[in-house]
Amino acid sequence: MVKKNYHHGNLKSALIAATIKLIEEKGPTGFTISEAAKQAGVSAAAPYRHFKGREDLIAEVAKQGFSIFADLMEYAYDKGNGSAVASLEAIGRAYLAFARKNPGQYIAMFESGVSINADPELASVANRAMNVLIKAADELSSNMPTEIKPPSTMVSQHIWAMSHGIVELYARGEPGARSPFTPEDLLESGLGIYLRGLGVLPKEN
Amino acid sequence: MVKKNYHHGNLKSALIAATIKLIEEKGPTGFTISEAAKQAGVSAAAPYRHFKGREDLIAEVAKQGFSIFADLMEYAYDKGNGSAVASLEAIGRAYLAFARKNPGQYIAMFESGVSINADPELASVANRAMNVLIKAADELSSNMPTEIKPPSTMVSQHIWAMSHGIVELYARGEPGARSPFTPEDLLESGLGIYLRGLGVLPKEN
DNA sequence: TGTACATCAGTGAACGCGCGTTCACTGATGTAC
DNA sequence: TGTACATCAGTGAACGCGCGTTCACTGATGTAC
Repeated sequence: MVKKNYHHGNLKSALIAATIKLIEEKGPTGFTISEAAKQAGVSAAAPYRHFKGREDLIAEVAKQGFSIFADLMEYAYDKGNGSAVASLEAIGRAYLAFARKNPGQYIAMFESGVSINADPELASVANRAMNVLIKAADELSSNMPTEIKPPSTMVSQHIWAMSHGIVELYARGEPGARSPFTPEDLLESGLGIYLRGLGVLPKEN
Repeated sequence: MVKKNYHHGNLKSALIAATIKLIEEKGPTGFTISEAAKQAGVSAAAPYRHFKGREDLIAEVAKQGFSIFADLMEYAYDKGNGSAVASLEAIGRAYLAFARKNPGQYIAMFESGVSINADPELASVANRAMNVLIKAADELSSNMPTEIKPPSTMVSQHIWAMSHGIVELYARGEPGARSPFTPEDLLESGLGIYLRGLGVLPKEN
């Protein structure tokens, strides 16, 4: 609220914060740059000092989101303490927690149609997150009976898909209206069944 | 292309078709009613004879989409010929095929933020689709060792989530850029592992 | 410490544009007799 | 079969509005000396 200054001071982050909020409310194509400027308490022309246009703004939100996200994934991975299964479960929880706490970033990252490979910096930070999951899936292989060992990229994509699907279908929209189970329950149980199918979890569990 | 008529004849369906196309291109919040009208070859005021506004248009697309979708699901279910596992696999394939062939409807149904429960007709047709999956999951239970039998709504949500996640993450965007596996492969393998985890599929398969 | 100046980060006015929505209207169609 | 009329489904002009984007500008800040 230091409004009186001619120089905003940190307009760039203020614009990003406004964009996150607007994406949550109106979707990645439903807001205007002018709106973001207004929310940051600045003239409509000001954003152009920092961003080329809306695409650019969204890409920045996604980049920042992926960076936080990758940190969380790595942190969760470490919580597994050498157990790949424990790591995966922690990663799953972290995934849901991130999506719940940062819907704006999540949308920018996964639902905005932003081209991740267009910006090398963005691609790199997105890969950092993905690689945590691949690493965990890789380690799973060592526990796994070889006759049914699928490629670890495939395993990581199965898990990612289920997590993402749960976020989209059951962690959004009218609260509670959609499912008798919490997203957390759904992911934990689904992941458990899947891991059992891989043969890395015993039957009774 | 019967443009010269003062009366369009089937403006409503022409507008729906235009909307589907526009949603594919610009997302559910990225197009305007005027654009849809223009594509249908009609003045900007004409759509108001048939729809209240954009929300209404999208809801209609979703409704139509769910109807086709539910038919496909039921048809796929029947292909299982009494085997729940076979039904589920056919349903999975049908799911991906629908999402691929009808991206506009799919987006309207699952990604537009349209409130499914607001319109009873829409809610009913959406439930029809959902129920096919629940029925199949239910039948799975009979094959299942009771000590690890999860509720069938939960099973159906796991499967739905994985399918939806695969569509969103791997069946869209830059073609082929994202995964070495086809969406179909991913879903088939993922579903297989999951069903093995449920104990309804033998280990070697 | 003071001053002159370059640079930075905003302003605000202007432009052309397309949108949403309303409204009186009108051309086409269907139907009662 | 013909005609009169009601209804339907579009038109096009109008409105106020907010957007994106450019531009010359200006106030604040940082720094060399």
